[in-house]
Amino acid sequence: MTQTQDPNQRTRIERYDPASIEPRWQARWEELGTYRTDLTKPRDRYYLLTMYPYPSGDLHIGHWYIVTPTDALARFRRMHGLNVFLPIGFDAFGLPAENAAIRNNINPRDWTMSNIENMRRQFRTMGATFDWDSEVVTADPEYYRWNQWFFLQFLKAGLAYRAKSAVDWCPNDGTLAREQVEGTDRRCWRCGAKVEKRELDQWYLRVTKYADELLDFSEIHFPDPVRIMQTNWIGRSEGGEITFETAASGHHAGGEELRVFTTRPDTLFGATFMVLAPEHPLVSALTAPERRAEVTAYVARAEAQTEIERLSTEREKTGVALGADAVNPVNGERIPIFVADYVLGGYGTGAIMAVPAHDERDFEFAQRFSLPIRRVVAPAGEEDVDLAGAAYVAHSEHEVLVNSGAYTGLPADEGGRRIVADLEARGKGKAAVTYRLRDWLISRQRYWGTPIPIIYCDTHGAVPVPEEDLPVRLPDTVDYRSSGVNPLTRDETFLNVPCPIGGEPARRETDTMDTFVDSSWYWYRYLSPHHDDAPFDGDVVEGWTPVEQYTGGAEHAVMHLLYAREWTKMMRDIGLVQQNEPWRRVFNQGQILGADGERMSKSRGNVQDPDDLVKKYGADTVRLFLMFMGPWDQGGPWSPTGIGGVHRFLNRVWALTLDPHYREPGDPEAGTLPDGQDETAARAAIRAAAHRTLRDATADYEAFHFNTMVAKLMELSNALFRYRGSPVAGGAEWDEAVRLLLLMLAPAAPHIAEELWSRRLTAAGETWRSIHAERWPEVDQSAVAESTREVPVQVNGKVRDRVVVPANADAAAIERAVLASARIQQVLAGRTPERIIQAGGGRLVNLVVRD
RNA sequence: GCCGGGGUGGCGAAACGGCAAACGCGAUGGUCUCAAACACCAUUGAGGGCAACCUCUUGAGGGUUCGAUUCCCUCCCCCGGCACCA
Repeated sequence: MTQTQDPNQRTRIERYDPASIEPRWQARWEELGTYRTDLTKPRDRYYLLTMYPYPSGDLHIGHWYIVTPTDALARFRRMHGLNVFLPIGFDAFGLPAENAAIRNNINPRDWTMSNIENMRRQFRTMGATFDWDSEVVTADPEYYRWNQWFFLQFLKAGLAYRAKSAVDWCPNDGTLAREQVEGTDRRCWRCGAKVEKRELDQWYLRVTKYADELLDFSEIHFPDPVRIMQTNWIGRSEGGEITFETAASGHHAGGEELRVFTTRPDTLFGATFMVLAPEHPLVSALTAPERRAEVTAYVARAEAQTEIERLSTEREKTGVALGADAVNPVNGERIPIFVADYVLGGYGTGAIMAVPAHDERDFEFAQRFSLPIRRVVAPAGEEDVDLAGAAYVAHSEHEVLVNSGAYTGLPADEGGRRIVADLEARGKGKAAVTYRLRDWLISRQRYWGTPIPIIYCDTHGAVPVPEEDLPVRLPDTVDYRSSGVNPLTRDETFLNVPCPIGGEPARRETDTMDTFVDSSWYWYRYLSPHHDDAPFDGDVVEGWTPVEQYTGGAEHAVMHLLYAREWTKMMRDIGLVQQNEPWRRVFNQGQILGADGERMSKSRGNVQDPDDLVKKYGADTVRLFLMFMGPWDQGGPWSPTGIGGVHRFLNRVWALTLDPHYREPGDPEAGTLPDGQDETAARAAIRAAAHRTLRDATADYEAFHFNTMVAKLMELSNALFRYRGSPVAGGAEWDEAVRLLLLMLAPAAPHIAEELWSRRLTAAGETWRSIHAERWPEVDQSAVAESTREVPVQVNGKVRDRVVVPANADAAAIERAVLASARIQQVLAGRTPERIIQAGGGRLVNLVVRD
């Protein structure tokens, strides 16, 4: 097989050889420092941020998919005269390094750093305009010391606290992540042991404080789905908190308060039982002796379930009666108390009043356990209609209360408000709001993360490490002993320290921080990565942030994008920044999946390496292909099918630029003008095509529609190809079209554009100037304008003809032209149109006729 | 299960409620070549017709509309997220 075929061997020019062009320009750009941003000058700033990668080892095609269109945007903005800052770094802490370390007995830091070294090298082959002077590596003590510093400030400000929380625990490997728990019987991925729950003291950030503020998106532009997902994640519910009391029984004195949260206080008279979460603190006290065995077993089973399983509405409801009753505060009725796993301990008060007539879950439960179902809300006028075997949950304006004592007959909403107000007067209830959002648990029982700067002293309790002692460094030597248990818990030199207050022997916190902490502020650090008396230089940060545009994978739509917003608000509240939001605009691309349609990962073995493609076609082709494949926000399974077409396009641009006069021997019409076109018309057609392409491609760049942008450049090159070798090829209009084509191509395929640009300059005897420093061209509206246009004509919605009218024809003129069409008269067959609809100002005409 | 996104030719896809399938791949035929590759030109949703043209077609089924890939309802399938993967 011959490898050195020349696609242009018949032409008189040298062939397009990306392998020789790309490294040369990459070296040149670096040498000139083109992409180092002067951060002292925030004028015309454009901070473009892309999500930094986890250093898993190799850059795969997914990294290219995230980065290269972002780089095209950076170059596009620079061509608009903006001072663009495009930094990059590495999200260097996390589980995979520990897994590699345990498996292969290597140091997580060595593993991570050598991966970073490799990825830096691979990044350079993209031709991306990263400012490497600003690089940040989160595993560097220079970075993570500020995580510790932030934590101490948040602690001082009352934004951090310690509380108990359950983790999935393996007796051999310690705390497990969700992905490390396998199978429906929940076993440890490493050793197969049965996973249990264990309650640990852990650190939280009080982000629920910001729940309402986080629902305000007025200063941040998210794609609609992200805004909706975050809103649902925060999950604000308004309703009432109602206090029930336990009734006295043989085993229980009664009088304990059971507080419930409900969004439907209007249905209080329909409460026919109560349900406690298995985690509820009163479960044990309320359980009757004869029920204890069953309740204990049920609570244990519930612990083994994931929250996702417990919340499934499809699963059959389970639960156990405690053998105790509660008293409904509104009517004194005694109702039985159950424990059931569909009620969660962490939401609301961990207890609900169950109203089976008006809640589907309660309805199912009531049916299962043959509990009474009492309807208390009905559409006005249908008070007597029977419940047809289902819960009536619809909520509309025109409902009234029924079976609700003194409140019967009131509109439901008003009745609910009155019930709450009356209960409040008796100290038995109040209006309340709850959120699905929980405080941020940042403790991780792992080695490879930021150590939490706390020292535990028997005398003084949890003592913050003094700021001047930061960073608390991770020890460099680490002994995993083939186990997932955090090795810091066995590292005596790390553990043993004197108490900062009294000097007594004390022990360090061994938990480290969630890596979402690292990723919650890294773009501020990029602006002054070596600043060493604060996390960042405040002046530079105020000059350059909020980030203008953030790009990254849609899989981060909620967690990362929400944690970072929370972090920014916490920083603001301790006086570090002025801004409310970290970024102005966010765009989420879709995810590139492996060829098997699954998420790319080393363990699945479906990771796609771009290096071979880059070697074969060049970085420009790979970049352009990734943009051309489909809409950027969509992603999808990876397939290199079709990359040859993009490469062919670049070859055609090459040929158009360097050899306009060549006549293709394979084209019978080569060198001629299209039928019916004279030279003047041909020149006008070339200009029109070029400027229309400029108009449309510019809009596509702005909207991140890179796939159609590339398609439009292809169309322009196809149009020019038609004129190649003809009398108008190489003329002024041709030359302008090629110039525009190269400028439009420059952000996406920077090397070939630079190469062809420099050759044009040389040919014209001008001094070299980078195409990437050129200004984005202006559309010449006069070139784009058309004198006539074609109007599709439908009869009953089916296109039957097209008529050509002057571009400025009015509605009456269009109608005359339409009715004058012989074809249309034939289709009408003597019938008179009942209606004539001109859509979009005469862009299309539809004649409606009756048969 | 819940929240969000998607489903259009053989394939990747395009289409402010207004000409479905732009652009590209693949395929077929051709030009060039001793030949092949490369390159170039043409055709290419399905069905019918000698043709002009006609009929059908955007996951399935309903609805709104003069007109629906686009809006609404029900359902099916795929992808992302669900708080210790990042």
